[in-house]
Amino acid sequence: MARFAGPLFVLTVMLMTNLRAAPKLHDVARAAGVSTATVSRCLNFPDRVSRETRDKVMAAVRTLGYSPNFGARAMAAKRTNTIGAIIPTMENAIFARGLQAFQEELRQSGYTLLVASSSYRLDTEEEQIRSLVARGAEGLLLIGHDRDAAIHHFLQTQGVPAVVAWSHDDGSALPSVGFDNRRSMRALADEVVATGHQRIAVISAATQSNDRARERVAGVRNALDAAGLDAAAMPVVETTYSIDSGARAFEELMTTDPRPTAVICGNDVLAVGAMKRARVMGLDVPGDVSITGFDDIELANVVSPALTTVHVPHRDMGRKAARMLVDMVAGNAAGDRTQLEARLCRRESLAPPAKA
Amino acid sequence: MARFAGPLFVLTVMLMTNLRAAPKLHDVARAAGVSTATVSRCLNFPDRVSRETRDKVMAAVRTLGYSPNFGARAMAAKRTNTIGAIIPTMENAIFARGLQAFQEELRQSGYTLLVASSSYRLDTEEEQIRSLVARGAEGLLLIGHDRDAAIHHFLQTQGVPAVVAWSHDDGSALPSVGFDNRRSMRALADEVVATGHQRIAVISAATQSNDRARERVAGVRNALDAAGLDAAAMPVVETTYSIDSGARAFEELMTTDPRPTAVICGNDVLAVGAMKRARVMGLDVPGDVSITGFDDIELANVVSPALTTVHVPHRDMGRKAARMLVDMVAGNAAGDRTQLEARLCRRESLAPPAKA
DNA sequence: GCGGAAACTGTAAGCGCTTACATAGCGCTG
DNA sequence: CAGCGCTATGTAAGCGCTTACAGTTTCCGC
Repeated sequence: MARFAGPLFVLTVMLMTNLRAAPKLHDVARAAGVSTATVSRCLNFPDRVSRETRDKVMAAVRTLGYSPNFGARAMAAKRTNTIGAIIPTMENAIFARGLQAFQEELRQSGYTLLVASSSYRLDTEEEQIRSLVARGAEGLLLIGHDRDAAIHHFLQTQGVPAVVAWSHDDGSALPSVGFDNRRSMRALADEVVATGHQRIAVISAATQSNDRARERVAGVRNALDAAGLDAAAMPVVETTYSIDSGARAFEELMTTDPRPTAVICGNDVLAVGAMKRARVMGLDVPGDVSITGFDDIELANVVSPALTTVHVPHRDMGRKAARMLVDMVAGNAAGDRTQLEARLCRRESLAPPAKA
Repeated sequence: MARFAGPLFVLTVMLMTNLRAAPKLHDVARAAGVSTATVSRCLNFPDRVSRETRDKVMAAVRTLGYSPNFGARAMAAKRTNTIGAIIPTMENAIFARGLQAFQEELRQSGYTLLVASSSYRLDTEEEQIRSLVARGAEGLLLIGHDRDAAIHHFLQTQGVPAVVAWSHDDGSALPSVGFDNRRSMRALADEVVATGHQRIAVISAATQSNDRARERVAGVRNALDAAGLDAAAMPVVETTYSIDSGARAFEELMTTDPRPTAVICGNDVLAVGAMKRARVMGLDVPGDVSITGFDDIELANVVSPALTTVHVPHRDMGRKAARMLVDMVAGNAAGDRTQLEARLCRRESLAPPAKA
């Protein structure tokens, strides 16, 4: 038997090869009777190849089921046409609309989007930044300004430009496309005050390492200050990002005495949670208590009563961020700080307080 | 001047290099005074290297801000530890929870998840499949069974296993972790009928290339048949996946005469749209008309009245799919067809019809 | 019919990593 | 103290692509 070992082994290997190995550029080239360079050109610059060869090659590609290897391609071409984005969460639709617009705009410019989420954690965000860069992201979309300075250094040595969205801060290290969270919330709070409320409470997302949440709370405080109310005494509950959390926080606030006549929530998700719990507690909104949100996601218009909130120009923000990032990647721009306007959306959930 | 051109040029290049070029493994090796092999081992198998060298290398990695190139790594190691998933949409949170569980489970096994969305389009899905495979996905999570057979061939030649979720079909080409959409909807419809409804209408997502939507409609028909009602005469409106679409479809259905006493929606998003429009039209739910959904996403419990729907075990599905896929990628399993149970969630939006 | 540009195609050198294999240095055993 | 088996490192061969450059045809105009 020994003398057959060689040939048999070869046969086995071939069989396995046939079954498993994915076709390479080389295989296509052989099948089409051309060089790998020609196949590559066929795929990347079809018009630099004669019609005849192109047809042969494309046919081979199809019959073999060839699919180019992104890693190898990126390595050889030193280009990936990929942009990365890291958002805090995919659960609530807050970022979905903006990201959708971002992606559409990128696609127009020939870029593919890679998305990752950080679960609102700075360390996870850093991990994801590294991962996206390793995977070839040529530019990055980040949310908010709070992050370790070392990251800027990293991005710089890697030569990867980044832009921040959903926040605006003139002194930020990175270029941004956002709106003034504090001023926008201030406008809402002004309105609440103007409607007659004096006992105002806030439900906020965690303010640690979240400048948007922080600024929004500050906006409310500014409004109270301006109205001569005691901002320092204003009850603020910080909680995680979910409807249930909003509900719990609301109940906590409403069991204090005297209880607030208006609850300003840091975002629509928390506000909806608050409304849900209000119903359970038998409190009428806005009769017994007014509730407001922020973001103006679809949810805000679905609940009843419809939520008074602040409309964030998600789509516009996404589109503009994409354009800026593409320019930066191309080396055509340094990136600047664009400010958009978020506008008040007065709806049913805000009304004057009951005459006590 | 001419004689300085050479040196000056070199200097310029060096400056640019310092500013732009990201550090490579080679640079780390040089900085640490070891070979690239050692650096690589340090990063991948720290315990195969002496404590002393490891410290030197890690220090160099940190000071240089080194980040390994995923493509090169994948190429050399022939491993990516990456799994891909393609879901129809990221907008509505239907897939979010399941995907979250999927990802958590993958992470446990050392895999990274790459997500793409197809916008409910078969051609886009195919494009995304190719893209994820090119990017190194070693396994794929797909939603539903409807797709071109050529894709199975492609996946096979690429040696990439796939599992389908959110659907169950004994005869499917791919292994799956899902539930019986028809049977689950049938149970809901049975309940609607048992509650006394006879004029029933359906709002469905587009059934073309969406087996889940198709099966759900079929489930309603089955229920009507079984109850001796005329399933063929049942009004069915197909529409796109959004709250607004649901609203429009609802209005369309409610302007027919005689109008339905119950509207069964293919998913919660459409149902919420219907409820929203009912309110606008001055119709009481469930007094004037009952409305039901499917999926039991958070939204279902937020609207008022709370939505009667079918609870889909998203998390369980995601987790099981991940485990199956990991086994398949490791070559430990061929993948089978797991069926989970979706269970009826009776809430406020379903009640007996008004006595006509 | 000839020179040369234009139009294709091929050759081969990497891109940044991992890893099989070779090598070196060490402490042991017998 | 020869010789063994360790462990820690280095050497170098690719992984699958792109692209600069060189080579080959073809097609003009004159």
